[in-house]
Amino acid sequence: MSILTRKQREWAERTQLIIREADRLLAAGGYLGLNLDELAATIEYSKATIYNHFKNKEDLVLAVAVDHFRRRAEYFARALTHDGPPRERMCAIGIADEVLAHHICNGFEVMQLARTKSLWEKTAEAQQLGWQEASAQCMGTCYEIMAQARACGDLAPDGPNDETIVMGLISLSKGSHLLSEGLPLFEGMNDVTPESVRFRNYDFYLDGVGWKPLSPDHDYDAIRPAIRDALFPDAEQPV
Amino acid sequence: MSILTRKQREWAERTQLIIREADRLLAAGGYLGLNLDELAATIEYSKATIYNHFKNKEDLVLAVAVDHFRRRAEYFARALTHDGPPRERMCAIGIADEVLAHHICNGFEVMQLARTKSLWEKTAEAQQLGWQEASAQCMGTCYEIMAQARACGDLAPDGPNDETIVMGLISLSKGSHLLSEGLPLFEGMNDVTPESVRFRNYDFYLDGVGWKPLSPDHDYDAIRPAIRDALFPDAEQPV
DNA sequence: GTCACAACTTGAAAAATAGTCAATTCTCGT
DNA sequence: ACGAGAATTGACTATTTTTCAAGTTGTGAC
Repeated sequence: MSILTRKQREWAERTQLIIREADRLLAAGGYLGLNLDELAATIEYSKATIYNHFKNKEDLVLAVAVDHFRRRAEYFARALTHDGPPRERMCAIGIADEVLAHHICNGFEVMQLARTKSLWEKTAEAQQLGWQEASAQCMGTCYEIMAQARACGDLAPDGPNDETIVMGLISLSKGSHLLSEGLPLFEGMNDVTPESVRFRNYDFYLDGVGWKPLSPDHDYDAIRPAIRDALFPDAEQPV
Repeated sequence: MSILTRKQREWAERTQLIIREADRLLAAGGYLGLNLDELAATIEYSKATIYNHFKNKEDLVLAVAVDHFRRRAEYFARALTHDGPPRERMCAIGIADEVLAHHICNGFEVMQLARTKSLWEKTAEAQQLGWQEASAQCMGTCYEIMAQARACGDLAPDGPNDETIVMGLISLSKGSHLLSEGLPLFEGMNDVTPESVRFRNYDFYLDGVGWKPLSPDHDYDAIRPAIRDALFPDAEQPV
């Protein structure tokens, strides 16, 4: 017998069931499209049961976001296993990010929604801690890669500090994903995908930061497919 | 007598009144905090009157966002008047962005909300066109500056294309503003403001893109306050 | 001045959806 | 098989968005 009783396991499974279905509804119609009556109907439990698992609608949405975030932390951790110069590992983080975006339709929208003050305030503390933890884990992975880069001299010690670089990379990712998740922005960009633009922009940014090897000296575009196949062979298709 | 009749003017003024108050409520409590009963009470008109001006709640929110966006276009246009190398003008765009962010509390959150598919779908077409127009105007300003940079050789013709750079800059702005508008991310960053990190990151990115003069050769940090005072003397304090 | 007409405003009620709770059903140790 | 306690839910309330028909106001023709 496992540590958890059967009942506890069933409870946890149902929590996951609710989150999974809520995720689907959120992806389809955003916050406004998540209707608890509808959700209750699809999971074949009563609405009141949902309220046993979650404090309120906002709490449920945060739970969905935390679920995404945990998967993100897991994917980021895989990036650490890539062998090569640290900047390639940071590059792998970008790939993890991309794979997740394909996985989870409108995932960034949900993540953004979750960080909204008006939503956050209404959620349960346990949920908030889950978020903080996943967040710390993701950032920790990035910090570790940067520490390695500093150690081997690829990143100058007197250059920009770690916080600045993390903020820059998160901003680039978050901003551009939100841009391309919403209504299409650039109608005319048929030859390039949002993904390729994102990758190029990470390269420019890290070149600007002075993280060696610089992209003119190292063909990151050629390396990326290999990293993707090696670290994320289970990458699912977009929903 | 002007082109508009008195009634038309009154109507337009009230539209503005509604938008202004809705903006205040949105800034305070996000989408969830915008209550139409409350809004009707504060503007001292009935709720049904609001529905004469706007198709529905989503339409009103988009109107608020369009209002922000128009102001943004106006501020961006001012950046064009700055004299100096084109990159300084692009730098001025960043300052415009920053001034707006201080102006309008949670403005980026509202802008992001407006680009959400589930919201967009419910809005009136006229509103959508207003958004497109303001968007095109902002982007147009950026493209113009880049054209100037190409013309004088500060930006290599064989380098990254304009769309990539615009997307990079928008992402950096949007991503980092959303990051700092929500709950605080970096507790420990007492010595640096989100604003200074943003500026530094724009500099890194544009250095990476190879837009001359590069930041090590040109003290953009020293120039910024002067640009701000010259172009945005009316900059209001944060709400 | 007044009448007809159109445009505007609104109170009140419908519709939609979040949230609650007492009654019922289920589980499990004895 | 029984009863205590936990889990579940149907049916309810509360809140907020949305509609609509009746009433009001302003306008221009005569």
